[in-house]
Amino acid sequence: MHERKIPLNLNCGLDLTGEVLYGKWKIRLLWFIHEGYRRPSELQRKIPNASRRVLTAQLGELRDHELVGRKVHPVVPPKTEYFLTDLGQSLIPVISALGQWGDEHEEKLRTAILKRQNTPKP
Amino acid sequence: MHERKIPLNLNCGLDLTGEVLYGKWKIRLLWFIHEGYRRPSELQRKIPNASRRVLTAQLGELRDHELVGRKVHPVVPPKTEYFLTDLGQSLIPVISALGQWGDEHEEKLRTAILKRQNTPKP
DNA sequence: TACCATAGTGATAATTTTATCCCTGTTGAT
DNA sequence: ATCAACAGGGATAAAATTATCACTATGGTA
Repeated sequence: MHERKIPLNLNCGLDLTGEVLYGKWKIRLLWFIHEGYRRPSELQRKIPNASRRVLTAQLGELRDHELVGRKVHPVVPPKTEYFLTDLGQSLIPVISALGQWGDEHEEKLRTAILKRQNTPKP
Repeated sequence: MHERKIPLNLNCGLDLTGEVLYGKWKIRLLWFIHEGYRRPSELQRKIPNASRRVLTAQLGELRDHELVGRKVHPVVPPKTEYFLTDLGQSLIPVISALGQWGDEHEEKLRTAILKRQNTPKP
């Protein structure tokens, strides 16, 4: 994280939610943790397109924002487990609603997204 | 928009939702349009921290993704109005839930976000 | 007459985010 | 004896996003 030069916008609740969820993999991480994938290596396997480096970083932000907690087991080889805090748990129904909306409109959304992909600046 | 070099992840509904909402001002734009602020200049005044350039661009993406529509009135000076499509309208309850969650946990979230701000890498 | 509002876009710079690569240290399997 | 798996972090490169500035055109206002 560099020193931020552009201040955040934290005016309303929507801004706050946006801030803690803004990150390429964060919602997915929360969801998979909720589904029971707790160890970093498990999460990495669930999200193979993300580099391990970034997953660690985003888990760190989620932790700083108190949406997840971390338990380190002092064993060898290392074993770490992440879990949802109460705050994180309270977000699950909202994330579920996001996913449900996406599922309901999957075809239309996929079409629109891909059409835009193939038409950058004609 | 540059040519995208890293492919998008569009596996599940959550990914699709994430894709169309990912953008610094998009959720706010949808919400303000829903509240009745339809003209770009009105939206700009509601979101003064965003440059006009980016608002136009993100409105364009929302339009490509069929969440909003645009009506241009052929008058001088120009007059343009944006409105939610049925698809966009169907997203409002979900955005509302996001905002409500943020409102409910405002203090805790604000504290955590600001604490992290002031502790980049000690 | 000089200026502002209006909607939008091109070109380019700044900023932020993400990706890639390397390194730590120990255990068990090949 | 070599290597994979495990969790994490530093340093740096690449990519993507956002910001800044200039410009189009017309009519109303000070």
